[in-house]
Amino acid sequence: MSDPEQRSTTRTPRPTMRDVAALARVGIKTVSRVLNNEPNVTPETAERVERAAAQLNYEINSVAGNLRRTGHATKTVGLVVGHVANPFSGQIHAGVEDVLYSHGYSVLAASLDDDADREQRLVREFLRRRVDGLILTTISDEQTYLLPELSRGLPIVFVDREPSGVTADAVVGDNIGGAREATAHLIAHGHRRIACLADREFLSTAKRRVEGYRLALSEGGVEFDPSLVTMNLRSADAAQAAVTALLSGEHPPTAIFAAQNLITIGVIRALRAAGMQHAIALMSFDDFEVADSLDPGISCVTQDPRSMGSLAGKKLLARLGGDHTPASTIISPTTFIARGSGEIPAPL
Amino acid sequence: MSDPEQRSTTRTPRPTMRDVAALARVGIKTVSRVLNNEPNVTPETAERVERAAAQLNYEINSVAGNLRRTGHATKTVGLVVGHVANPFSGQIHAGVEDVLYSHGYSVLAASLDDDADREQRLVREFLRRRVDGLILTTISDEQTYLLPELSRGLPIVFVDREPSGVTADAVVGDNIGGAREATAHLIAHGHRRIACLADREFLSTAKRRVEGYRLALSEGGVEFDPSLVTMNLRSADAAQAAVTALLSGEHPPTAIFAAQNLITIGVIRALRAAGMQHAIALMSFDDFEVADSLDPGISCVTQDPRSMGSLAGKKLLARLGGDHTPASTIISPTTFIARGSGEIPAPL
DNA sequence: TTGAAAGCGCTACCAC
DNA sequence: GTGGTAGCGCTTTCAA
Repeated sequence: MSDPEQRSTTRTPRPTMRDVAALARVGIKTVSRVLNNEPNVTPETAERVERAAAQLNYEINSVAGNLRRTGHATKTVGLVVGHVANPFSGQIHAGVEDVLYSHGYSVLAASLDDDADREQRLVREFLRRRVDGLILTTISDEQTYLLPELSRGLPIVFVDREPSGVTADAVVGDNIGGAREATAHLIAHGHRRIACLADREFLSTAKRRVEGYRLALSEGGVEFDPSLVTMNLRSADAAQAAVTALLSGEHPPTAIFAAQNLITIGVIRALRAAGMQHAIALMSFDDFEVADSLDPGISCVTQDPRSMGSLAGKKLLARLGGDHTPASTIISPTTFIARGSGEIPAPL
Repeated sequence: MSDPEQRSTTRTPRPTMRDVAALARVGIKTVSRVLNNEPNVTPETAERVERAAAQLNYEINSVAGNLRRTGHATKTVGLVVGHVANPFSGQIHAGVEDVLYSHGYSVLAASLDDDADREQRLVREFLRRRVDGLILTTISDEQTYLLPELSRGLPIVFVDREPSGVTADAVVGDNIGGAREATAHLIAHGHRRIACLADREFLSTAKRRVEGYRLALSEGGVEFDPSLVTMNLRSADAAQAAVTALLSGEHPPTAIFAAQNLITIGVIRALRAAGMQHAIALMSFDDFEVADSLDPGISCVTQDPRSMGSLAGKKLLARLGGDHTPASTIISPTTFIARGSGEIPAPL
């Protein structure tokens, strides 16, 4: 028994305010006052209470406290992101945390994991835990199931993907503008056969990016060829296979617009496998680590997911603080970065 | 007012079991039974209750329920990771979620954000919320502040970095073994001047990796040269600067062991800037997306952070389930991957 | 300045 | 099968 203090295997009940009050020989309410920094306690009494609390290793129980506290606030926010393992989601999470943490909120985080049912299950679980607000990335095709909550006044901010069927605050990237800029850049380098690879078509982001792609085509006087658009790519592997197929087709594209970060990774692998990475131009929607160290460097339009997260967090804080202005959608701008892959000219 | 149902700006109080009971004209206890799927309710009564609950959009309040429920469990686990924006942390989070979610636990997630004070603040906040257990990545130099919790029987599992000053469960990568294997690989390719770049020296991971590096050197009959070891690199930028300095020194290394993923990224940038990426060998501790698409591909020993997260989650579940076996440290193995950068031979 | 009592929304227990 | 009552740990209210 080298470390007897720690050797306890059975669960010992945690001390309560009553225990602290008994030890300090004061009323429970006085303990509450001291530990919550409320006024009207003599320094001597406060001192006694502090000492008793320290001796018992007492930590206030905010769960019990919030039950009675005005408005029943739990100071907890529920966050649903695409997948915590995806750096894009991680950045959103980081942005949300940056803002909420300093205001005393904790965040319950969970992933959709590409599962539409899970979206509702997670929201439901959050509601049962009585979160004060929600920040949601969605995957189901409509969110009318949230109407009762919205009408009850629960603050909900959507992030990355706009909600469908409900009116609520949202923070999204400039999907149309970014895709348009990326595609126009390829057209400016002489390309006419530009493939567009995108995620599942029911995602508002994927839809908008294809929209931006088509907009740039028509503005650039390039005829739209549906055979160059592949949607519903859910992974890097799927994108890789799609590109490999395109390259072996009759009229392969001279440029590729990859409308999402995982898709870009699949495209890069396919191009390298075919030895075409210097022959076919590539623009990516979204950036990733070491995109600048590849050969060629990957040109992209990039969103700022961390900023999107903190904007969503700020909006939620405002709602929590009583902001009753109409719901709004904040469009977070994209940034254009040229690194080589997007500047490969079309063959003559 | 196109959508009057949703137009409410003032917060409406949520219905309680009492409301449901009144509407269904049953006792509150019966509502509890139905909503918790307890036996001894006639189908007709259950039906009435279900209907009333649906009509009021009632969701059970698990916060209030857990307060009275046996053991006061909150079915919540606190998770602290290095930084949610780091893919490595994201994978740990994903692994933890995989395991706990299916067992009815929600996870409160937060980042250390490279701030030692924050570690304790986060833990404290979690304790106030009465989490049932903790999964922690630490950054402070010792965790004795957790002794009272440990002795009280609160399950705590450390992940990625071993705790200091306390005995508790941990899941860590094979830092010594991986570093040793990476370094030995470089030695096998003829290298004698191998630089070692590592994170802050008070981190157990960084310490162990340098230990593995030195072990491989002595096993390979290579003399240790302290001038080749740079520690306390906190970012890709710092690593990049360190490599640039090494390269312009009198006796530049012929190979580099980068002991962490962000460091590897800095090394890659420095080598490319100097045009030396095909001249100097590089082994990375930890892998990253597109490491295979770089030129040369980046050889590495890689941990499996997602598996580490789920192992930690499983251990915690076991403890929560009453497992009272002595604390243990699980060492998650590393995998060696050759892609080119580690196979560059030493110059003659 | 202090504390006793009521009650937050629910579950445990026990009576009917 | 059903429901009243006590009480989880705290905050609110109000009296002392």
